[in-house]
Amino acid sequence: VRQDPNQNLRPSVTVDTIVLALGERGLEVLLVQRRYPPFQDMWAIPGGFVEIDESLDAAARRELAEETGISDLQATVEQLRAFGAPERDPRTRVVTVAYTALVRARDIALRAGSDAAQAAWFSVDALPELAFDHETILSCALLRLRHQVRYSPAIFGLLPDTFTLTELQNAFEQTLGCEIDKRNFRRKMLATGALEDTRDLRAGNHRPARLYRYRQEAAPHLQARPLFP
Amino acid sequence: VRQDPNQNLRPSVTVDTIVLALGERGLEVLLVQRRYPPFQDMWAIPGGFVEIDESLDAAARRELAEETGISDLQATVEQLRAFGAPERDPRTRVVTVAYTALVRARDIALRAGSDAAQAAWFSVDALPELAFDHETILSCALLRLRHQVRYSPAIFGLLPDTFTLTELQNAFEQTLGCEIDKRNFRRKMLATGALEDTRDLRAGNHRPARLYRYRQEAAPHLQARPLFP
DNA sequence: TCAAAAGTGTTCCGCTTACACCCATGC
DNA sequence: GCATGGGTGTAAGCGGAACACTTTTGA
Repeated sequence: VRQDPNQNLRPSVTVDTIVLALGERGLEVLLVQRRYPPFQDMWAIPGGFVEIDESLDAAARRELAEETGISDLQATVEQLRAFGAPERDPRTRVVTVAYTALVRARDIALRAGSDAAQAAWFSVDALPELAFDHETILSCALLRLRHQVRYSPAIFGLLPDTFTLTELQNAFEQTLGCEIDKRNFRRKMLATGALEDTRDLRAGNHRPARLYRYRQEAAPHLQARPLFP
Repeated sequence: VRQDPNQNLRPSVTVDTIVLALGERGLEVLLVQRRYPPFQDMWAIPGGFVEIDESLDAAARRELAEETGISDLQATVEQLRAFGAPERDPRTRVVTVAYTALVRARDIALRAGSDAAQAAWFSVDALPELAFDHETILSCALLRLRHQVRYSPAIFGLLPDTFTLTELQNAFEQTLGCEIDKRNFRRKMLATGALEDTRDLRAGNHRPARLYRYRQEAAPHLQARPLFP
């Protein structure tokens, strides 16, 4: 850490947040449509500049709230990594710190921010062309999510407080993109001790299902071995 | 990505590189002693400012070479994550992007940079007090290394081009901090198909040992299941 | 010939996998 | 009463863990 270079030579620093949730079309990502050039009208990951006295985490949460209306209480926000190729923004040098936000319930009132015409959910399997290097960033986020889901309790960030075993299994299948045997899944999942039986039932059109809750204390046990190798 | 804030309100951006290698005292980290305040005379992770037209990766490799004399051909350089708490540098707002560099051979001529009085290797189990938030950054790097070593071919970044099975086992034991059964290790390791028998032997004071080389093509196979769950 | 490190097989157990039927409810 | 999703058990095989002795070399 030597001389501070000339003030004019500092890159701008932004945060971009990849917002992921489970929707009707499987794993979905929230994108905003750009109002102004460059990449006008194209879809992009929501984000914005970091204020001078604000931590990166705080900036990510603030921008998420401003651009989409999602509060950090509804989401699991985590840093992904920084992206800083010199030509990634055609206007000027911008280093961005990417975040992921896993959203528990998808029924959130989205609101468009000042520079985004609108926000919308897209299936990760049917993405539009994205602005800047946002496709790279999104790929990186999905890669990490698929890893985290297997080796950590990340999956619970995509589910509401209580959920049925079938919902949990669907969450795994949709994020990992594979099928899981129902009986093996239930036995293994319950054996981890990560689930608490709420003794409640989810009524529906058919036989009601037991509702479970994730036991936070179980986090260390889950990290020991991957759930689905 | 809205208005670019005033130029004066931009954070400085630095890269800091955690250089790790296997030495006589197990896993060791390269630190530099600070010449000037703040934290004068304390030890710190080597790093410096990112140039305006330089990618983050390039900055990390450049600083590594400048401050320690290690070329990126001798090391596996990878981004860790960004650290950006507003008060992490008492002088001004600095966002740093941390990198890890795994060094293959420890017999490298270290040279001190302009602002570092000297550079030296420290066992990760006997660290001095570190400047800034560098202890946090280092913990984060070690945590990730221990993870990567189990789920990726990262361990080979800490070994020379050819190595014996015992050296490979020691590398695992020293980074993971646990003992591994020799016979099980050899059987399992050879079964991965990740090693190529060079047909050479390492002569020593005792029975010579076969030398192996890591087969790059085997990377996907290694990622499927952790080597040491 | 001795010290030191290299190298080698087998057994047991637990976990994973594959697989098919009955149950409870709403309509 | 039927359609729909919820819920359950068992047998076979693979992979992981535990464990001790022989071999080769240099000094």
